[in-house]
Amino acid sequence: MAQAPTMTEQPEFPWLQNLNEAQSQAVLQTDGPVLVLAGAGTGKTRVLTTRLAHILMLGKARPQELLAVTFTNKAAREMKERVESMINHPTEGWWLGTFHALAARMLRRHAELVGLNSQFSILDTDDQERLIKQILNARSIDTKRWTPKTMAHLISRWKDRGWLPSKIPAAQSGDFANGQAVEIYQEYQDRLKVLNAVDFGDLLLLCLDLFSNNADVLARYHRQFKYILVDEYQDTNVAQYLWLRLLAQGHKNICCVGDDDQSIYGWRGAEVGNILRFEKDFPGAAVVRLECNYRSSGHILAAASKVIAYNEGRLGKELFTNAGEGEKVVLKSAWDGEEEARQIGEEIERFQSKGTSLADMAILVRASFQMREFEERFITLGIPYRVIGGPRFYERMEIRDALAYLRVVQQPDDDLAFERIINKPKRGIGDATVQMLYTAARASGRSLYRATEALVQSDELRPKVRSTLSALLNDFQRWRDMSVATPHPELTEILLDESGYTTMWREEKSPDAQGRLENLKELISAMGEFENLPSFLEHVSLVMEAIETGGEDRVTIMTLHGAKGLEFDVVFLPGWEEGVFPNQRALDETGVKGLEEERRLAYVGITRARKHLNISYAGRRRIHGQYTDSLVSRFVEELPKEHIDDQSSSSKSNGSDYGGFGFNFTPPQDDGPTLEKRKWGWQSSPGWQRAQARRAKTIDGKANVIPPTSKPQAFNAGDRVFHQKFGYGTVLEFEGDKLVVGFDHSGEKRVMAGFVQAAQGAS
DNA sequence: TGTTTTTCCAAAGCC
DNA sequence: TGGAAAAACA
Repeated sequence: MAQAPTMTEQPEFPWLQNLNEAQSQAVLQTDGPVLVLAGAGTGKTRVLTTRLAHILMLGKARPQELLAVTFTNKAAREMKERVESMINHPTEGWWLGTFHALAARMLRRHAELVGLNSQFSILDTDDQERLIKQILNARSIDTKRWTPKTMAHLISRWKDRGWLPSKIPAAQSGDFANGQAVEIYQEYQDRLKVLNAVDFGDLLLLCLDLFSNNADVLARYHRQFKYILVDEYQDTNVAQYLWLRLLAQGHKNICCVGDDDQSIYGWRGAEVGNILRFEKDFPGAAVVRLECNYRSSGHILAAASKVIAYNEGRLGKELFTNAGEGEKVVLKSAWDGEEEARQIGEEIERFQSKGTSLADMAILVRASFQMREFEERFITLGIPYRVIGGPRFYERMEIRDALAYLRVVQQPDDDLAFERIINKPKRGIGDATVQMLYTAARASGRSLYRATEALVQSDELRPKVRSTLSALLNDFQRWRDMSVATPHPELTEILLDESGYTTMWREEKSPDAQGRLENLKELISAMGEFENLPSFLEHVSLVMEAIETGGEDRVTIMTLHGAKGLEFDVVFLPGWEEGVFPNQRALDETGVKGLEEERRLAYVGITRARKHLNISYAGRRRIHGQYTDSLVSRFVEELPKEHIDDQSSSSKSNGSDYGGFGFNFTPPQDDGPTLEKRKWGWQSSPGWQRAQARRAKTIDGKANVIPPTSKPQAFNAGDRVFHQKFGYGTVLEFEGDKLVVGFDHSGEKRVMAGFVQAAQGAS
């Protein structure tokens, strides 16, 4: 990274010599509340680490008196490494981590004060939804109309705001299941207590509860934390804010670093208001602005600044660079999503041949469905790529199963884990039995595991089921006894073997079974790095990251959200179309607020690029299997023309207006699949296309386009026809616009002629 | 209880 | 389109 031209003279603090004036100020202002507004690429991380090192070097605090909060575990790890290399000494004992990790640490220490056992499990969203689903079912709520997902989301948002069930304002109670939401929330919390489990939101919420009911505990942390440092402050939610405010009441030395223009997590409860209100919340706060950008060239920065200027209610910050103008931002258009992928693929090859390594290039999309198009193209071209944000290692089925076994060993009351594996591998315990166990558990107020223990003692179960369950419980007890003395990786191996879990996959002949077994091996080897089982499980709950695979030279494909904090020489931003970006749902749900967040996302995307930025849009795109015509994104209009190299088709023709229907697409001129595509384009009815797609596939397994019938067709008895719902059949009778068809698989039906197509090439 | 077919639905993703 | 969950079926 290039260095600032103006450096502060600080001979007594040599570690400041690489900082510019604003950066130094952010480091030197150690005491009292400080807000550091750090624009994109202004050396924020450097400031953070130097500040921590500075405090340690001056002996203002010992490591254990520091509380440093980061947004991700990765950021925490990097910060630790950088501080250690700066002070040239390993650091132990400081409180560094994400909000959740730190809160979990506190909660385990004082678990009994909030009605938990310190071994509590941390449930992920999947467990959460399953638990909620059980509650909804028990209340006979239609889970189609009122989905567990919606309810889980509602609860999360309440927790983000720091609301326990008793604290929810009547106006906010929502209309979920006709006003039962708060009751469901309460029941959910009660169930969690029985399971000795918490969800992510609880980690913060229960900490707040702990502090407000136990002044002595809070006072202890007040004494302990002399300096508090918070990164990505613009993405904190209310609960996190309250947590910080409580802890900062001690020494009042809190430094928050963030950028209101990069707040992109409003949809999961983040409050931009926290950063906007900082000076009011912490009276006497010093505000430092970092505005010198060391990352992007002039044109790119100008584009970013112009776009973000359309937002209102900003703290205001003007980035500048001394790096020169560089290249203009390239704007391109494509006939459809496929062509866009083709163009970008070619562009990447061009950059590569000019010497840019693939690892320095990235494609940043708004939503993950946009990724497939690029993957397919890159496979064809043979360009190595990596997708970031796919299914994570710890979210894979086999890993979750293995972890569920461990959770039951560790914590028998964890019903969700027990239910997950009770019939995995198949033991002959079906839905009916599980339901019965649940009924018994609920009736006796016990956990599933304990209820099962009681039931196998009785003779209410069928003998076969009874002996199976009894054997399973014995196994668990044996593994539990073993766990005291056996190293946990070994225990896991034994457990997976003896339970028949590995055998199950070994005998499974599906192509991915082998991979699953390998993942299990990987899991066991990963466990070795942890001291004991509880610390490993904690790691898994809080650090759901995939294991890094090599540093090969690959293009990165990721979402804009995932790209925050990263930078690349060459960045592609495809899909700048209304509805895709800005995302329609964001607009529908939160209106202007949503639009502004989308715009911040555009700002984040643009500022990821160092040297070259390529923005593009397509005239039509397949979304969920259906072609949809699209309009150019309004963000394209907001780009400053003087900084743009406009190579889009709308600029080549008459008008220079991007807006409205000012599209002027020309279908690609090359032959081959294009012809087919154009035909697709002429048929606008999605239903028709859907039917055709299904039909073509059924015929010979690949896209096989059949010209549309222009008018209602006449049929004769004996004709082969296709119906979207009933499939293939033979016409038996034909009268007016009604047909009687003998369908191959659905039997004889009376259908409208308009709903069937003549089957092509059929016998 | 286990397997196949049908239906439904689709953001972003931190911990 | 494609994956997951529910429903229908064996």
